[in-house]
Amino acid sequence: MGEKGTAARRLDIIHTARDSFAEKNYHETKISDITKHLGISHGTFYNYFKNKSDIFTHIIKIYIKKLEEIFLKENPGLSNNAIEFRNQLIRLGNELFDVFIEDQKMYDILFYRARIAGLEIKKEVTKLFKTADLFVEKYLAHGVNKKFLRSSIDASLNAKAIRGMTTVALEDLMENDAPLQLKERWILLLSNFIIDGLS
Amino acid sequence: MGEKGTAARRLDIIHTARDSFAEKNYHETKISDITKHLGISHGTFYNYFKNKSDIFTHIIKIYIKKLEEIFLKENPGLSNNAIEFRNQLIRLGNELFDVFIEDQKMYDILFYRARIAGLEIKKEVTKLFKTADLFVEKYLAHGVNKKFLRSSIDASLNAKAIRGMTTVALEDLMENDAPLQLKERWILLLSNFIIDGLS
Amino acid sequence: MGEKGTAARRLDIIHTARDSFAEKNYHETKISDITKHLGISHGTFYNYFKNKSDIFTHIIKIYIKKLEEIFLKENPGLSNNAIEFRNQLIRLGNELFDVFIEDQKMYDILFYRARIAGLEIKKEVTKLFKTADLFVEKYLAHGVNKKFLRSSIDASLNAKAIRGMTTVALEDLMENDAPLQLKERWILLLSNFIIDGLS
Amino acid sequence: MGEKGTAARRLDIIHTARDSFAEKNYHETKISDITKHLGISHGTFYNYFKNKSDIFTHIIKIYIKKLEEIFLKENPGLSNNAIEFRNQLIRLGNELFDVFIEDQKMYDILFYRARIAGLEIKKEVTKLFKTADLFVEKYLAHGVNKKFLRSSIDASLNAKAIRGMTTVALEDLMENDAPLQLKERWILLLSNFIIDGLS
DNA sequence: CATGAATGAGGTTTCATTCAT
DNA sequence: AATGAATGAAACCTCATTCAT
Repeated sequence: MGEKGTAARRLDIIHTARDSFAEKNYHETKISDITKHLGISHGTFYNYFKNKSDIFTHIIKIYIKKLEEIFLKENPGLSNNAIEFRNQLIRLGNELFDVFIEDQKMYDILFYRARIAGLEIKKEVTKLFKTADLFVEKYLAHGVNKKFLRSSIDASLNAKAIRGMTTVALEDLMENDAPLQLKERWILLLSNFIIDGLS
Repeated sequence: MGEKGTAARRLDIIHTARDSFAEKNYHETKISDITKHLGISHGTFYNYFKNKSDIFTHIIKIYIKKLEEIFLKENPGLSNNAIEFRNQLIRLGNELFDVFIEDQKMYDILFYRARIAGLEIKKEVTKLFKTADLFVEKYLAHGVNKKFLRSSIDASLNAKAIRGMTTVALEDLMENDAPLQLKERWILLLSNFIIDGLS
Repeated sequence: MGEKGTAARRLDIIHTARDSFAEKNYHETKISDITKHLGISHGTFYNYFKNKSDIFTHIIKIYIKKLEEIFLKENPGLSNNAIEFRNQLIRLGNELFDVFIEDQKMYDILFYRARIAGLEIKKEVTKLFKTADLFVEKYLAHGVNKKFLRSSIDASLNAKAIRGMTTVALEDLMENDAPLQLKERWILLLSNFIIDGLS
Repeated sequence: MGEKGTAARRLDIIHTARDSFAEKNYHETKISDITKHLGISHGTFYNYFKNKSDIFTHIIKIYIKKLEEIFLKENPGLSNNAIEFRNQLIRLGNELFDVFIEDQKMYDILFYRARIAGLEIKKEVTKLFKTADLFVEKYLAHGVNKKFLRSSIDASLNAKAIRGMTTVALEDLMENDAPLQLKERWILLLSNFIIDGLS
């Protein structure tokens, strides 16, 4: 290569593609959009990725992994009372929202663009949401167990409802110029909603 | 035409297009998918719609209007206490969910396919969600006013949160084979969540 | 269509493609070679054939069928002595050679271009040659049976050898400007060779 | 280079290219097929050959030379009677078939792949066949001269016919797992066919 | 109104070849 | 000599749209 090294060029391509996919959608994103923006020939793109579908899949898989890592890191059985539970929710919310704030394109790609992809990637994204739902469900079950959540709650549906609120929160953060302050409000709201609504 | 009259044929085209858009996405839906399914020629399509974008926009606008009518019909200032409020929520939830259950394609088109469309249509859908948020916000403000909702709530964010839960509820209903029973569970959950969480 | 009718246009495309394939090979034949020659747009080509492979396969299948019909029409068990046998060989040779003389591109396509095609078509052509070998073998076996051919002959190899001579005969005819006279010489030679060599 | 010396590397490239051309055809053979198989870079290939066409031509010319040497080595005027003639045919057949059995790729490349090459190489291969025909013709003429072959034979066409049989024999040998035994049968058949058919 | 043949802009992808290191 | 990143010509193919009948 010379100037930049091939790993750096690969990253350049990924970032440019990510931006375009976030903004425009798979079909509207042309290979030439990416290469023109980087000032390289379209042939070069194909030295780094097999085809358009390849880079799209690649980007989405990175995002999926990022989120799954958050879920794996946390332990749903950690808190012993409502106060500890709330603290855990706050920590979790911060982690999750920070990932999206850090890479603002992630939301669009994961929530909109991915739904359109080929079956294989669509399934993986659907699986991600199911994983998230189950993850929340475990928290609720633990809270019921420890008696700081009502035993009568519909855990499965509530988990989904919480995912729905979180999704909208993310959407709201993404549209906002000062997401950090808004984040606090949302985390407060979500933890209140969950604890007051379900205890 | 002959047999059916041109209004009926226009409807045929709309319905076929709707089914295809719901299932496949704007770009994956070919004009020939529609015309082949109806047994008519390409050319005929263009006697009824200016182009592909035209019919897509048309379908989405129908849906937007349908939902806006629900919002307009209800009066946020009607209930005087928590019990009446809950009944109103239940009635509203039923109306909203029924529209989607009746036309199962509506969810996919409005929540996924529309997001991808050209800027103009994207804006209209975004506006629809803002309208929904405002609509909910009015309910909450009224509840605060009548003192059956806490005065400290963050009405704007809560409205969005409620929209998020509702979206997930719809998603869940659409995936389910017996949506009517599930609907009851969701309406119960949503009204509980709102009233317990916010009062 | 208008001027020519769609069947005629389809034929035009087939003939032009055939000429190009005969002269140039599958990969060297560009769709634009065909369409430019016909003065139509390349899009039009795709209204008549699915893709390049499609028309190539189509042409070869026509040829295969043509030859198989010749084999089916003749009855290897018809002749009772060497004279009748020779007459049958002459008739058969005439039929076969005439088909190739009539459509001079057939030889190149079947003997050279087809060998390069995808596996499926390659197999069909190989099968055609095996069919031809078996066909000749039956004639030889019948001759042995009727005792106007030696019983010691290696029927399987001889059948192939005869096919080899015939192939070269065709090659020779194709290169020649006055194939009809040359045809007589070849038929004489082949029938002599077979009867004198094997009786 | 180091280890092997550049002449050896050149040979490596030729052999790999030969294998690929035999199996796959000119256009299906990518430069990267060759270099990947050898574990060298693209660029290296171009240190040894001008371009893809160059190495293809080179390989075919080697083969052409090999065959022409066989023809030059033999003397058509050597045999004085049918028995000596037959022995000569047997010797010749063995030599020819052995060359092809030894390098099984030769048949495919010379009989199929070469026909597709650019005009120049096509002409050389055609010339080779003409040389072979002439070579056989001389044998036949000598046999007529010496009176152990009929004087009425059509020497030119018969030479071609013999080439046709030989080609099919080669094809048969190449497809067979035990070519050495099959070779005997073919040599027997060919010499019988020629001597019985033409004397 | 209906038809459907024709069009061609526009995109994706391949791969031989170059050249600076 | 060897490397391999970069190039870009060149091909394939799709499909919305037009328009003459």
